[in-house]
Amino acid sequence: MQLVTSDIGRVFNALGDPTRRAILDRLTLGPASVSHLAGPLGVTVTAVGQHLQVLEETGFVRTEKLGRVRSCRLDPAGFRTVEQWAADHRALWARRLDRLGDLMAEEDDEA
Amino acid sequence: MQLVTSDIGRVFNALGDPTRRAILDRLTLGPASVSHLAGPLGVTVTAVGQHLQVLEETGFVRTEKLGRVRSCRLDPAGFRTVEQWAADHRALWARRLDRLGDLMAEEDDEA
DNA sequence: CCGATATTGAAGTCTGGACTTGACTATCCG
DNA sequence: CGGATAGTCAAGTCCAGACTTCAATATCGG
Repeated sequence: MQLVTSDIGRVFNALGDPTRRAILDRLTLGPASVSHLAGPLGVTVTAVGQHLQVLEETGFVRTEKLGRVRSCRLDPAGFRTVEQWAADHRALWARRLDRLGDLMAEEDDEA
Repeated sequence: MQLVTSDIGRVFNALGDPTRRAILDRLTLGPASVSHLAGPLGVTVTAVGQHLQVLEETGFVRTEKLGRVRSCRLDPAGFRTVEQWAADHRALWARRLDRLGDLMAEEDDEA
């Protein structure tokens, strides 16, 4: 289930959708079934199922089917991916940000 | 330019696009003009201009037009928004994640 | 077994967003 | 001035992806 760097886009896309964020928010209150998730969201259970698939693939949700009910809960993996990205980029961005003075003068390495 | 919580979706969407991430990556090497950004990306300057607009609105890039050249550089605001989101959610997710044992038994608060 | 209940699958619709083209404006410089 | 150079604007194309509906498929509880 290990996600590689190129999948970071998928992770951010997952978080970009409001319905998916709503699902995650709901899950912070505790596990829920597909239909329990669908109710308050005003979308069909089918739609929720589709969202759950991408949330699962990106490591935000883990689900388990018990009988006819699929129980969904948060998975820390996706969250960690985001924190990892932030950690990896913090230094990179910081190095740039304290050079705000000399903006120009570094354009000469271009074609 | 202060972004509110509901704009977090726009921020994640901005990072969800590979071309936009490539632009940001390039900018970690130093400021660049619109055409310098477009070249290696294999897209038109028009497309880059459009991406720059969303990156600017979401606080990832700051641009300044000098003469006929628009110079683009990283803006820390967007990055901070992401870190803020992570910080705000860490506790929320953590509370859930150490309860992995008793998954069920919290479903009874539903309708 | 029967009728709910819970979810899944396959299709199809529809809109947003990523890109393009082509025309236009503003600068630069010789 | 006049021809490059840099970017911007207005439209239009195109496709992914967020939803839906409708028809299965399990499971549960009598």
